[in-house]
Order: sequence, then C-alpha cells, then structure tokens
Amino acid sequence: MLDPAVCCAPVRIGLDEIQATLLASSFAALADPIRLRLLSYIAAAGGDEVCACNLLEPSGRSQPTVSHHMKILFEAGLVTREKRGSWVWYRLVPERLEALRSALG
Amino acid sequence: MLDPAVCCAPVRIGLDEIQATLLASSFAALADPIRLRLLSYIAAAGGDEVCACNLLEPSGRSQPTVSHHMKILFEAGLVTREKRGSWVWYRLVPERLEALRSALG
DNA sequence: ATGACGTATTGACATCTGTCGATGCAATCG
DNA sequence: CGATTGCATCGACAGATGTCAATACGTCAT
Repeated sequence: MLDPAVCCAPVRIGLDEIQATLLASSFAALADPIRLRLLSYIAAAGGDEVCACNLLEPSGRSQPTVSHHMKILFEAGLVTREKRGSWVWYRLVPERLEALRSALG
Repeated sequence: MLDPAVCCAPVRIGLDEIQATLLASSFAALADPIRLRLLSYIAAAGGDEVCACNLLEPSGRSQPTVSHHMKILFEAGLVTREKRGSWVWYRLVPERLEALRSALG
C-alpha cells in the first residue's frame, strides 16, 4: 500500500447535485442528432426565425417526432416558440447557448 | 392558404447527419449529472490529474458505476486514462472541451 | 505462491428515450 | 357553417441508458 496522501487526498467538489442535474438536462437536449440539425436549420436560415413547416422535410422524421423534439428544445430554453396565425415560428436563444458554452470553460 | 414563399421556403442545412451524430454523442457524454460532477472533481483537483479512488466517494455511486461513467467520458475523448501501479489516473482533455464549446458558437 | 486491494467487465433489471400512427385542437378557407 | 390545414398530444413499442451485485483481472505486499 502506498502512502494514502498520494492517492486518497480529501475531495473537492466543484458542482453540487442540483447544478449538475440542471446542466445535464440542458446537454441532454443537445444529445440528439435530429435536435442538433433542427438547431442548425434555424441558425442557418436567412432570417432569425423559422416556421415549423420548414423543419419537417429536411429532418426526415414524421411531424409528431419533429414536434416532440422541438418541445424538448423549447423546454430546455434553447428556442422560443411563437404562434402567428396557422404557423408556429421558432427562434434560437443565443444567451442559453452561451450559458452552456461558458459551463465548458 | 398564405403565400407559400412566406412559410415554405427552400431549406438550408448547416449540419450533415454524420457531423450531427458525432456531436450528439459528445454532448450525450455530458448529459448525466454524475459525469458532470466527475469532470468537475478533476477540474477542481489541486493537480491536473486525479486518481480513480478519489472519484468514488464524492459521487455517491458504486465502484462499477463510477468505472462505467469514466469509460464513457474516456471514449468520448473528454478524459485520458493512465494506469500507474495499482491506481488509474485521469486527466481532462481541454482541447475536446474547447471543440464542444466552439460547436455552440 | 498467497492474499489483499484497486479497477474493469458482465449480467440483470428498471427506467428513460426516440419513433410513429391515431387523434385532438385551433385557425383559416370556401 | 363545414372542410381543410398546421401543430400538439396520446398511446404503444423497441432500443438505449443508469444502476448495482457478482465476478474477473492486475498489481502489490507478505
């Protein structure tokens, strides 16, 4: 057995359980290829907002599935949702993305 | 029906399926509170490397569970693993974290 | 060699997640 | 008004994921 001081020093904790759970759920929203592509569609769109109908075809998924994913992104605070007439428009929330960026630095 | 040009403009794609899948699996590695805390333990440690035995107690999980999570972080390229004697030492991979940061910008 | 210790792997299980068809709801059109 | 259209929700299902007990594998001390 080596000197315990070498290996088993007291523990420092940088992230409490609540913070970690919140952060993890945010990253979970990014942990799906479809959702990342949906975000990139919005980011790459000409204007800063995109109609839900534009997200359907390129994702290659059914309408309920896309709606499900957009709900997850919405509840994670990564996009806003605004209904105008028959259509629903989504926008990115740059501050939220920036918050996640800073958590990695 | 409104003018289709208003809503159903042609689609721009910013992320192909392969890139999206790779990115998603990296974020998936961050999408768990235990793994975020494990990373924070390493980051908050005095030196730049941490023995696996130090990760066990603060995580509040069994040894196999911690080993499982460290394997996921390792395979995601977020930490390196080095066995010296009986112990295993982990280090963060800052470049990998930076790569994920830049994906959010 | 033998035992003790640190870590990884296996197997099993409950839970979570992505997916789609069917349905519901609200707004628009005729 | 009724029909149609855009989107959300529900129900069901297969596959992925987190967890731990049991076990296996190396390394060290005796």
